[in-house]
Amino acid sequence: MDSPEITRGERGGSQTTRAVMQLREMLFSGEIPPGTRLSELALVERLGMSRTPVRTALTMLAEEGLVQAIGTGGFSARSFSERDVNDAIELRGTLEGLAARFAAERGISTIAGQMLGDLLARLDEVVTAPTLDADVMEQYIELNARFHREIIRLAESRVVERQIERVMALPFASPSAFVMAQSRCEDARNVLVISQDQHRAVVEAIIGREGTRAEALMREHSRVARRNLGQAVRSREALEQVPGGKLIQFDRYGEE
Amino acid sequence: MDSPEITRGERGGSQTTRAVMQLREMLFSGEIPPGTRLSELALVERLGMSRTPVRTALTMLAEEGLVQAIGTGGFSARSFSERDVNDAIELRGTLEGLAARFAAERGISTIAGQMLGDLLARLDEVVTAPTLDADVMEQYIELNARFHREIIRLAESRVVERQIERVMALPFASPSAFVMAQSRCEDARNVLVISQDQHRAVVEAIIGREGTRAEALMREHSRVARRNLGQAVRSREALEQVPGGKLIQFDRYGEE
DNA sequence: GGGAACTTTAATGTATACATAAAGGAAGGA
DNA sequence: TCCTTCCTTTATGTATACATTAAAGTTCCC
Repeated sequence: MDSPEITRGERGGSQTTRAVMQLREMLFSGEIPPGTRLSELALVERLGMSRTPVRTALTMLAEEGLVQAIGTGGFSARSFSERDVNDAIELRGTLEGLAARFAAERGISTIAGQMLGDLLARLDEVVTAPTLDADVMEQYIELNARFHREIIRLAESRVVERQIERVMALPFASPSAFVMAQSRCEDARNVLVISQDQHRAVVEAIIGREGTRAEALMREHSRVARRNLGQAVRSREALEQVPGGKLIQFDRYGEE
Repeated sequence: MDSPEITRGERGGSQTTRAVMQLREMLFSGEIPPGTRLSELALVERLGMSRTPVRTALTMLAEEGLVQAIGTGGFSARSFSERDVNDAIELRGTLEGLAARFAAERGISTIAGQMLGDLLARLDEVVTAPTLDADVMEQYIELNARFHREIIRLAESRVVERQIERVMALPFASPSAFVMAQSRCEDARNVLVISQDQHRAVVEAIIGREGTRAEALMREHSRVARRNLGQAVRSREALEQVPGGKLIQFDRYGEE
């Protein structure tokens, strides 16, 4: 139990790995539209491999929630409603909030505190950049993702970590999923400033061992991701900027 | 998206279904001890089927978190520490808390409220039974599980529902996992009384649309499951009463 | 004696063939 | 014309064979 969590699909350059990655990409890009049935034989042709790794990949993607097993056999590509997106983000925030509370309750080392401080400083540089061009936003996304990963790691809970990974298999649930879409809004800078303030406050709460505060802040932080979500989901142009945007069918709002 | 979630292993009487169920049982019973490597060929002999469904089953059980893929190939049976158990229960409480909040915020129908009321009445009967014998406890477990399922359903969130299912794939994380073990403690009746009081309060909060209250209560409710967890985990006799008890290695406490 | 390199064996990944089940179409009857 | 039943086709589940890789064992050199 000492090596990082490894999934089957992550081992080397195997056919199964290829299948998982390519199918993911096809789902995310809309090449496989939400709701469509996935025919093994068609995928075999498309991916240029035998049925076995394709089947394994489909089984794994089903567990990721990107495809769904059909009762009579086979799989179909899942679609997600605006509510699903909202709930997934709320769910991630809830789990990351739990992680932040654990980190605060369990305490972190001085070194970890310094590492977080460094991260915050780098995020500060990005957030205060003169213009928020694509390069700056990419840097923000990278650092933001790293910040989130570190918080989760500092919770020192395999169970929680694993659970968060599962939520994040849905790309629109990731911490930076809407950053690019938001960067087009006129309050883009404000959103980054607020987010960064929350980052800073979370770290302060963790170091200060204020579990409840850390959790509440981390949860609220995930909600920043949802600013302008409504208009982002309904704008085709903005939706192009959202990872996994093609999985979302906004006319399925509220439908269960 | 109108049928209940179906996993590959749940389709009919297939070999894969058999393999998943039998492997689960072997893991839960300790027939496959935690940490041991799972050899495909040995399992093929043991389960009396070809490698294909065995491999599929292992892939699925890996996603359930019961087995772990090894980087160089194959799988091993996972072991869980006392911290894992604690964290899994806390995690379930957190997610059920979120579900309860959703239910409260989104509102439930009059019929659903009555259904919950009926459930509470039946739970009352069980909790006030003259003696807490095995039959009574089984009834409690059944009704308790049903109560939890209904709360989750009333959240009307596929994403959250799915996530909770994933947590509950670890049997010791289920709402009634420690009920039988607790029934041997001298405060068994008190635990049931407190739990039922919380059930009632959660329903009240949901109907009253008090999201924060519902969430907090539901989270605290999961903690009742942890009463006497320490001694339950360390007592071999009590651990026999815990679903998935064999997965737990209490001498791995805190080890990451 | 210990470590490195090589060889052999065993296990896992993949491809393919066979078996089974589901879906679709056609024909017949009401 | 519509519904039911039957047959055919197609897709998926499973078994088996082949290919590749990892692990174990042996030999040689320092």
